Amino acid sequence: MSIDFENELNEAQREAVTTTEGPVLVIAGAGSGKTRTIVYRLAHLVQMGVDPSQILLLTFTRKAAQEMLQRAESILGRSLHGTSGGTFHSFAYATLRQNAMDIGFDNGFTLMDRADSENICKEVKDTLKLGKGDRSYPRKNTLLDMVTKSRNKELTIEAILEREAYHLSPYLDDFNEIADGYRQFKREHALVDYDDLLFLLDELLEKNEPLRNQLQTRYKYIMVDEYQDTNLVQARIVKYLAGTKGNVMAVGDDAQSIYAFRGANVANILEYPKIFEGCKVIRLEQNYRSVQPILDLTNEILKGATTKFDKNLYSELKSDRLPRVVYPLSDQTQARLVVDQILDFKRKYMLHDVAVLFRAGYQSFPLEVALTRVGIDYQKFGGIRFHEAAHIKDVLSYLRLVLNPHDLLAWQRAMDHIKGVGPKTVAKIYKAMHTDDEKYLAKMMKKHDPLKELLVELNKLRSTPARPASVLESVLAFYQPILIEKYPDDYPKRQAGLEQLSQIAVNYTDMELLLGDLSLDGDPEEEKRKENAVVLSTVHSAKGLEWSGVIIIDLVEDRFPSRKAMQRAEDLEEERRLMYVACTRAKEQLMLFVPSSVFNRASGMSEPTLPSPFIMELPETVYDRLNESYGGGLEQRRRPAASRPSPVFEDDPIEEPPSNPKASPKKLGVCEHKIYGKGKIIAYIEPNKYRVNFFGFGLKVIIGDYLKFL
DNA sequence: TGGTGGGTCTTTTTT
DNA sequence: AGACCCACCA
Repeated sequence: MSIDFENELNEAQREAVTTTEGPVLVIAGAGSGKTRTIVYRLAHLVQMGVDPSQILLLTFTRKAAQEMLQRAESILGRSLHGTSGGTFHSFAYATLRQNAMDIGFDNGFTLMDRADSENICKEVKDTLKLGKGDRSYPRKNTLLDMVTKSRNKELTIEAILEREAYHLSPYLDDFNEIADGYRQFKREHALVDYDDLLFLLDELLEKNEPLRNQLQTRYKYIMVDEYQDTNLVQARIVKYLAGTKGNVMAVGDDAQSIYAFRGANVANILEYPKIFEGCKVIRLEQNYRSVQPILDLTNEILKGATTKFDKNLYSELKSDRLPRVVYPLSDQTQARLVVDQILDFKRKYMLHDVAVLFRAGYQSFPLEVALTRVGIDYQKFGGIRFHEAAHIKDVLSYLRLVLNPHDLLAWQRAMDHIKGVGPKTVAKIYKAMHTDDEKYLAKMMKKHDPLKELLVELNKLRSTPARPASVLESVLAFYQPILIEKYPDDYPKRQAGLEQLSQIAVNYTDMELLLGDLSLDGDPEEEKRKENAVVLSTVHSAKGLEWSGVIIIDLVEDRFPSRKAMQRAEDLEEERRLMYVACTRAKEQLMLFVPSSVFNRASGMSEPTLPSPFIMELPETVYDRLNESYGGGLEQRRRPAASRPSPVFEDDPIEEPPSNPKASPKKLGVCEHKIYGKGKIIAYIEPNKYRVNFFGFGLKVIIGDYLKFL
């Protein structure tokens, strides 16, 4: 069968597909057929006679890789079995496992997940007796954040603190000590974290020339998707794999870079042509996804970016309908209105062709409750992952112990349910096991029956090697009473999760691989899109996907953009790109929800909000505005009336931020805000925010750009 | 000495 | 809802 490249691809796409020799960089705007291009290129290579096993496809999620391979298979009508595809991390994991000796892990290693890493940081902190009694001492989450940021950006912790967490600088010495202790702990326990996967592979490729040559020979054709979200070490890995003149194609969009927080470096994409000599650069600019009114809005979002992107997407898809901005009275009524909207979409689209997007995982909770109440099925991406659920981790800890009795973290988890045994006792038991202190162990087993049962069970499992699925079956039977005891309220739901785990395990013959895959890619079963279930997703997890109807919720200051991102201009820029990614997911209908108040857990009250700056700055011509009336319905906004319920609604879109953003920031005094009117500046907050006491509105923190200084 | 339970604060994004 | 601290109890 021959592929009709003439009709299936436009000229730029065709060029990207047929240029198979030498380095290629494809700059692909949102919805410009990037995936299509990769898929056809895969097919084209195989049709040319390339052996599928000579192709390496690196993507951002394993799901993306599988989808592309499947599509290429259906075009070709033959199997692409043997093609290597997946994330950098999973590729690294597989390669390292085959060469564990070379990187100093003679007995293999265990891959940790985020929670494991955080717990080690905390443990190290406690061992070093740091931060005792300091209530505002950085949380373990923050500790690990600094450690991995420093690694991913390849900067010292000092530089990280200086650049993006100035308020934490008093803890610099502590962070350095903790980072050292963390590294040591990992080495001593043969543990590897996500970052290590990349750095160890980098090291391996650098030092082991035969292996490097072997991989270069094997992977004749390399494709890397989402290149704007790679970091420095990933770029080095690509370079090692490709050699300087390899056939390597990178695809990306600088306007869609949303992983800088994780060390992603847009410079990678810009420098790419310099690193790979003779690189051909191809731009895909026509959008095939969205109707023009949606693109009019997304182009406006990019206009506000300080780093201008050379992008102005156009589409031939017409529509009379403008995107809509809806102002519900609260996040509670927002949930109700979104449900109504989903029901409306349902008359036109399949539910899996409709998505609700949000900035952070917790923001969908009220909506999940509302959907459950009316009986609409949903599938959620982002937020807590399958393997992070407490009951799954419990069960996995037993599996880990079968494999590796030195896994202290797993021991802590496995003994958690034993009453009367806490962290200290676990440490003692652990030590006793490793010094063969049988007497102490016997004593403890006598004292704590469940401990004895646990050790007996583990011994039994270790002495009879079996497939992962059958080991898991025994473990689940053992865990059953513990599950009910630990989670009396919702154990049936968790039970279902455990059964799902059994389903996954059936496909594995190697326990270590099962555990690694779970940490790296979550639940492979869950990655299939459920029929007729509306999709709820964080914007990050929505990357690369598209739906006919897209709803974005919680478009208010402190949520989208995130509160944490309001302090630094660069972070706010990334939020803007995130907003761009979110809106460009929509094919036909885009709805933006801006609740006037949201529930604040800290205060236990509903608090008024400010609309997201990304909404405020949109010209009124690109959207229709709807307000929720007190009766609960939606009404198209008329000219601003005198009897508006809340002044928050009175705004006209705020025009471009004043062109003098650098105006001496330290100045205090009186200022004016479009919505809140005049106020007194109480304090300046680095680098561009002010605490202002508004007459009649009280204290607010506002970005300098939205204030007029009087 | 170490475990447990209650009270209090704080939530980004992901491999 | 979770994480963390502190005070009380075995």
